Amino acid sequence: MLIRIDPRGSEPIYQQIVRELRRAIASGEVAAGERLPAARELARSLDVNMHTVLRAYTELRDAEVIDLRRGRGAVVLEQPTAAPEVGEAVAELLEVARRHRIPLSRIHQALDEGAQR
Amino acid sequence: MLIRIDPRGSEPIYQQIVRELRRAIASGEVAAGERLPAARELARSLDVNMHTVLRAYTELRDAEVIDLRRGRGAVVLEQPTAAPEVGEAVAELLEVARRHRIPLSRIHQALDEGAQR
DNA sequence: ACCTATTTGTCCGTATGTATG
DNA sequence: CCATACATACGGACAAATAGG
Repeated sequence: MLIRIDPRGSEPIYQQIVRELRRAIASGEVAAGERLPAARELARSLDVNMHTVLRAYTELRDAEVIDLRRGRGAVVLEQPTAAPEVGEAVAELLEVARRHRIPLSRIHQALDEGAQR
Repeated sequence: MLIRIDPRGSEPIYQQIVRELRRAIASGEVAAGERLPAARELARSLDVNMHTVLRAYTELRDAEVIDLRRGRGAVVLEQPTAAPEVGEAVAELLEVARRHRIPLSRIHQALDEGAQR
């Protein structure tokens, strides 16, 4: 698997790794069930520190993209395709906003603010 | 503000710090708007590394318990009281979107489409 | 049940960058 | 411009979970 980073870019290295791995997974370069390289190994091949890769891996675990465990490594999870949940959450938010008479523009704003954190 | 940790306990130090700070905030020892000690400072007083405290602070920020910014420090947030429903619906939608890895732009679009009906 | 290798988890220390006031 | 304080990255060390023999 090939991912590339730019150590001198303004984007933090660990975020670049997250982005690249997401891309590799989304594109099918790495299939569900496959294991990503060990953190130290990937770190060596990218010439960055182990902690930097581990931080990226931890983020991907939090986002439920990989299963990351001590002694086992990072295994790519099955990615859900259909998402009725999303439609439900949208409908719920719209309903709540309507009830409180909160303008849609304010909801968009709240989403962006929430997404930033 | 007084918090205590046990460096030899099985629970990771950074989690102990998170737990203790949550307790201190919940009990009112530290009020909303007040600033927590600087990471280095608290680290020194607990005799742990700065990173360990910073990791705890970062978790509290993710949990929206504090506002943590460089140059400013960690300020305890007002716990939302009014119309928590809206915030919850937003958080829920963001969570669902994150889980399904749907980009924020797509969520905005879905909101607009849903609002039209 | 035991031992060993692998791999992440946590913590320490240090250095440099960057936003805030 | 300057001091403060978090943000990122590096390197090293040891602990703990996992898997396999």
